[in-house]
Amino acid sequence: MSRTSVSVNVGKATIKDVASRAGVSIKTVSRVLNKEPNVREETRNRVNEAVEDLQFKPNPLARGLAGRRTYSIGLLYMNPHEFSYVQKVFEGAFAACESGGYTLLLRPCDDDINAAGVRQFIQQTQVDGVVLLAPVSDRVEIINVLAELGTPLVQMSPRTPNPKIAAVSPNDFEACIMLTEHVLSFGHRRIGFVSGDPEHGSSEKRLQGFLQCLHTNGIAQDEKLLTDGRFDFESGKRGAWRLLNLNQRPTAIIASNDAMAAGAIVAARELGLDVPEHLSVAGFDDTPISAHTWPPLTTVRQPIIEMASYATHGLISRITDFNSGETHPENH
Amino acid sequence: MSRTSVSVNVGKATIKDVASRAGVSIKTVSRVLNKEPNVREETRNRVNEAVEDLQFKPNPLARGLAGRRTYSIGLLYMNPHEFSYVQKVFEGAFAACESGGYTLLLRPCDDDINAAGVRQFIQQTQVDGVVLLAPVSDRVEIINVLAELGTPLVQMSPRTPNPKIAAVSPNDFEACIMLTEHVLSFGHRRIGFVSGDPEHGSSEKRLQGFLQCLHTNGIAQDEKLLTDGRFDFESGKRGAWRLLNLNQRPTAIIASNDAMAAGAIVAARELGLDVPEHLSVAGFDDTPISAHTWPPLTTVRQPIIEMASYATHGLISRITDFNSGETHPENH
DNA sequence: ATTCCTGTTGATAACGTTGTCATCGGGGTG
DNA sequence: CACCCCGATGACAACGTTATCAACAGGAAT
Repeated sequence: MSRTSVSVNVGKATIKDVASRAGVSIKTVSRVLNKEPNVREETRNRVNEAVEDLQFKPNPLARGLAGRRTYSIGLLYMNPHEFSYVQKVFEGAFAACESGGYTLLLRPCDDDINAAGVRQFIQQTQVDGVVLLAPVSDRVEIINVLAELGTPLVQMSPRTPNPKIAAVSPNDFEACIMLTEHVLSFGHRRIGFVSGDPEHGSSEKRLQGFLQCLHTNGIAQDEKLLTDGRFDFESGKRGAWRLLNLNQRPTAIIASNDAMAAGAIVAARELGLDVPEHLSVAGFDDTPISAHTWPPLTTVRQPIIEMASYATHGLISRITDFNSGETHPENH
Repeated sequence: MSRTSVSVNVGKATIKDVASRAGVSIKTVSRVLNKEPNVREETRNRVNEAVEDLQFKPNPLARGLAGRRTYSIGLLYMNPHEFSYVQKVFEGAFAACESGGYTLLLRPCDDDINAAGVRQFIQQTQVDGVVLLAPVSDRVEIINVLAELGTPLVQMSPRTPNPKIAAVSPNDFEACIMLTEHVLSFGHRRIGFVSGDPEHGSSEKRLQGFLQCLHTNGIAQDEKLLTDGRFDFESGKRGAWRLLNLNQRPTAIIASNDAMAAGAIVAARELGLDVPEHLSVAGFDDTPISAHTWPPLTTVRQPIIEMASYATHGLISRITDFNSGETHPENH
């Protein structure tokens, strides 16, 4: 054990090494690390120098054990029909975590999303908070477990926002109105609509936006032109198939997301219809798929990454504020 | 603080509670938890009962701190052109982790994959090991950092397997031979080939398989029929565009993955060629995209999920064996 | 009987942080 | 001058495990 070894043993330094190098107690180092108040400017500098010299990184495990927090947050999602939504959320959430010094843990909740599984995840990982993706964000059992465990959370696109729970939602209603307006502007009057997975709150809102837009434009609503999907390619194809087999078939189809729109295109092809000559297809840009179809889809861009980043940031600062505790004149 | 509260405070039990309930020392509980040998059968049962009764879950932070391991492993990947490859790997790796009681941490390495970033990740998260996805698995700097930190690792699809490093690779060479054989069986003799991202080792192997198969079947190799791509839709489209503008254009195109194959289909459409009447297109099933094109692609299924699961399992058991050290006659 | 294993078991010291509380020195205040 | 308050600091316990090593019991070998 040659302590005299010249090689620096990078990253192996502990808070004690920093303390003795800076000539202070470990507690003071801890204060500096956590940006606590009541440390003299000069002392703070000395500590920071020592930290720099030793390339000291606090051990997150020890931190978590002593401080009851892990600097990690969880992302709960359902095994999706369309993974790219999750991918985007992950991208945004990861960016937010990284900038906040947090670690992101992904937790797929297969169809068996039960309270027990989530409880175990929280207890095993000790995450400081969780981000709930739709449709997990609507599971009452899960919300309850989190409340019981006192785990801070934020919902993405919940069906019905709960004033007590932080949530971030896209404006599906407005977005779908815009998309519908766009389709109408090409002169279409018989428009089919394939709605999304009823588990997602977004599905209904998009449908409502569609109907509202028809109404505004004085177009009679035809129940036959509405059909269900589940946000995946296959269901979009089936839905479009149904619509295209109507006596009076639509001249345009709006699908609640791009995967289904891609399915609609294939359905049209199978029925010998040309797109866009015989049928226009539009979707929502949850996915990169819109660029991969022929012809390219008309889509409304959804700022998923930004939303996820925003939500995660909010969650982290809530956790931080809560732990530091006091009178922050800031809001939120 | 009514300790007399009847509610069990589920999950808050510590190893001490278990110990006193079972009438043994905490060390013995620890032994049982870690399946260490030399505990009498009856004692073991008693402890297990207590664990069950108290719904005891060991605190991973304390475990990690005391035992120098975190029961978590990292997944290093590059921000991909085609995310579904990563998704599948994640799925397999997660399954393996879960069954082994491990937590999986994802770490995107954007184009700035530098040694420093990886070092920080390892030090911050203290993962017990890492899985390297192609093309990260070929970055020497990263391998070196991991070696220096003593972090066990496993490579997915490395370009050149290093006998000292565990790796899992698909048989790209064989698979591409099969795919080419299949295309040949339809009578095609002029086949274009769009190769993949040169960063991935798989790209070259697939190309070699293609050439080998042509050779075996006595078909002259034509350099003009070979072009480059980068595994994404756009590059596939551009590559196909080049091939289809040849004086003697191919009657079939094999793309090194499905995203590029999808691009090839679109290119053909843009040039007024019908698929599959004027052109056959085949790809590799890295992605679900093959089902989303029209017509559906001919693809070779790549067992990515299984490979990832296998690789991760191997990594975990290597870590476990290393830590327990000795002669375990048991497997698993 | 004595000695030496060997399988079980427990006391207690780590692990590297944060939390609690005590201490020390001024600078107002009465 | 005596008092109190407050900013700055440190000693030490606590967090919940695993690691180390000693102790003990009983059987085999001498």
